[in-house]
Amino acid sequence: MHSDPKPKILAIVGPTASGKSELAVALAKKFRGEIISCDSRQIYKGMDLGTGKVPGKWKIFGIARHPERAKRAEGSLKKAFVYKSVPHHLIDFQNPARQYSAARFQRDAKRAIADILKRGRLPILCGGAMHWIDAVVFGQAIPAVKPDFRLRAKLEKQSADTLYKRLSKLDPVRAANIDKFNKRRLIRALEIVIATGKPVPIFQSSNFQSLNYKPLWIGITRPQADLYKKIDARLKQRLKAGMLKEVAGLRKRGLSWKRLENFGLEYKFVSLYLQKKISRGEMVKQLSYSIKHYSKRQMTWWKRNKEIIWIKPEAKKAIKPTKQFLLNKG
RNA sequence: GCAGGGAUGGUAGAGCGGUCAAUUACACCUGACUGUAAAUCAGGCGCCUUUCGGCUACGUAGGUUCGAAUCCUACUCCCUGCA
Repeated sequence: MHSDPKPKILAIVGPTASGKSELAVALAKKFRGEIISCDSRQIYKGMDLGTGKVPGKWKIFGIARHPERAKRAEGSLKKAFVYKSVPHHLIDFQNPARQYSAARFQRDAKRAIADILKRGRLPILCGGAMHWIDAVVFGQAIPAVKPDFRLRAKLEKQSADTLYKRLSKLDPVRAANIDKFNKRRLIRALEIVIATGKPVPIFQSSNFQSLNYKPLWIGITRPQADLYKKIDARLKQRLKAGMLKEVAGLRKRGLSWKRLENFGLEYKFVSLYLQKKISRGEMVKQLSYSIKHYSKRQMTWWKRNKEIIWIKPEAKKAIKPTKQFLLNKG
């Protein structure tokens, strides 16, 4: 049977502070698109400054402006986070106290894409969460085993070596490929094996083929020295804009220091400072380092993806390839 | 000026006669990534060499010793106490 051509989507990637959000908005306006934020921290309500969240507002938009029809229109969003009159999905919707995951994002994003397509608009994925974007675009199956926090706590107490030996016995195939020093991975692998009684399912190693979509990958590059300068400037500006207050506020609303520290970057080091575990100078220094490290990890990840068209930050550089991509039959 | 203490690789900081090209941390470089992903984790990191190995190094200059980052002398600079 002949299947419909895969729907086209845009995926905009690039290291932190490279200017993804602005590019996405520009392209959305030009090509009637809607943005799906792929950012593992911008999903949370109340985490704004530290995540560089666009200053949007929740609004009724599109078809939903007519409440009667909106109710009837199956699957259509009633409202979205709107910035510069472009709807942004999967942003600012989750309680930061609650656990979210790549798997949930994969589901939510697929739904959002379907919804956008239904309205005849172009889905534009945009964000820095490498693993999350890939999970959506490539559609690889994430083993459907929910986290078992009690088991994890128990395994956490064991050494990586012990965990690795156990995994080798239960699932030699997975053990052969896993990073044997990485407890987090070892624990998850064991979690899957213990829950299902079967080895961790193998997926075909990343061949960068999308299962469900036809993506155009656009990556933003800029010289590392420029990027680093921008990172430091942005950090300074965030601190000035009230970063400490934001974190203190989250703490006051009941988030544990541990949770905050686990968010990383701004949330981690500001938390350490607020607890007086490090000095202010130390905080700024550590932050500068770790944001840069993060940007490098992102680049390492995307280097593997040869589909990405790398462009300079100016939006107009992205217009031509996008136009071509959309015109192409296929 | 006198009395002490110190000078080690990009930085902090161990080592105090051989097993030291030098513990460790940070920075830096490269990489991994199967429901925590801004998380988690690995390798490299004086110079030359694919390996074996060689060369130059622990403030400077000498010395002691089979052998010195480690001991001695002088010098230079730095810190502390007394003046």
